[in-house]
Amino acid sequence: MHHPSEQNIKVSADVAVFAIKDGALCVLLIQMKKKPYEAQWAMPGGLIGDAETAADAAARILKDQTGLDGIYLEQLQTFDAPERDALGRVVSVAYMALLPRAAEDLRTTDKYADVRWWPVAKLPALAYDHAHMAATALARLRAKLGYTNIIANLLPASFTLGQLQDAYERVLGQELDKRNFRKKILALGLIEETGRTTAGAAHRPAALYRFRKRGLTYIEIL
Amino acid sequence: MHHPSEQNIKVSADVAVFAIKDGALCVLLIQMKKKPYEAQWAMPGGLIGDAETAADAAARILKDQTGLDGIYLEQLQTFDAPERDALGRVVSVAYMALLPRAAEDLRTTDKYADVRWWPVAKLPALAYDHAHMAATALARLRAKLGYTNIIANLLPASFTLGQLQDAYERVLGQELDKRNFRKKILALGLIEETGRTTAGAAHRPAALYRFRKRGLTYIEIL
DNA sequence: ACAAAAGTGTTGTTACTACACCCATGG
DNA sequence: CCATGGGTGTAGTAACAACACTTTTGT
Repeated sequence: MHHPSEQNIKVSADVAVFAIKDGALCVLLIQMKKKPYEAQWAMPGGLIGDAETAADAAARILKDQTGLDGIYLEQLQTFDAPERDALGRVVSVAYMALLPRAAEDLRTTDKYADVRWWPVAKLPALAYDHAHMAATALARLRAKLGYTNIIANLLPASFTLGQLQDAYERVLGQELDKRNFRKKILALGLIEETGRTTAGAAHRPAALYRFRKRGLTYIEIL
Repeated sequence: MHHPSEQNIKVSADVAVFAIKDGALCVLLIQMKKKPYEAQWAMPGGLIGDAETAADAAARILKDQTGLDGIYLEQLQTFDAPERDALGRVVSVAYMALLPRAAEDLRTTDKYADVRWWPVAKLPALAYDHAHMAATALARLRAKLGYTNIIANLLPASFTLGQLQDAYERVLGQELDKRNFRKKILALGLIEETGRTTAGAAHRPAALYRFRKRGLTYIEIL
């Protein structure tokens, strides 16, 4: 079936990067310089190399355009509306990336005007079909909280139950009952105590936990 | 980001078509003629046109290669391993299609040797990465049974509860308790009685039901 | 009469929700 | 001593799993 023929379509990868920053779930956006998208915000993205997987391209592009490296990536969906890019037909394989903390040491190249974290509740107008992409990514992330340990990728290696609950609440956008949350999350057996506790804060120290497996694990959660 | 550059990648659409036939969940495969995939089986697929969405391409290709028309399609995932096609770099946007009955009037073009339904439990060796695609499609279909009314697309407009249960069992590959199944499915409110019943079979007539909405509806099911 | 699928309830168990107070620490 | 987040149990309710017999039709 896939035989050579004339086809004039480019393939790109775009990445929706999420992290929790200042008590809000945020997405990382870059501000563009070139026409026709001058001054507009977009998710990091670019063309895939001929010998490179789309996931490798996403990681490379992310490194180039934002300085981020070695983070969790998963394929989201492919966006292929013929008019989605004003400069020509580009089919984009979208990825979702999760970061354990909102990095502050962002840097971009001089091809872009700025890089910044934006709370998902208050996104600016986005270039291309990136508003649609961001909405899809957020919906996927929320859904996956319900049946995987994906939230591990939004947390540091060890964390308190309070931080874990907070991460769930920030992503879901709703508050959870503390006692029920702890019962359920511990009953799942996805996390275990490290044996260590926090110290130095003006309140009772908290037990630190870690995920037994950090890789994506499918379980019935919330 | 998406600026012109030299990129030599083709974009195709491949379709995993499912139907229930002879009491088994089946996939539709075509047998290839040309090298290097001579005599191997594959899912229908082909290059996307420059001004066509991937979904439109999938529908067009399905019509051409199998004669099927007007069926349910949803995007599955994009497969992009650089070596997945021996003839060059092809990124494939995979779709899942569901058919209310296993059509018998299949026809293909003279570019292919044969078209046939294959039970998912006994697939032949597949060309490209289509074995991986088929497994992904099946996993997605099974998962979506659990939170959508997607099974409506595997059934005719009106059906008995027995047929509905049978469809679930064939897709999931496991038997369900009749009384619990009926209780649950009726409690969901996705289906309603048509008022008509079956007749002519050597057993008690069954009430016929229909889906209230045939479009994809998200609900907590099984 | 028999074969074949349709139809129908109850009980025990498990999971979920709602809800309020004391504890340990730093400042 | 006060502010802050950490930590804990129970009771009522709803959902789930297991399970067997009667009904209606065609042959």
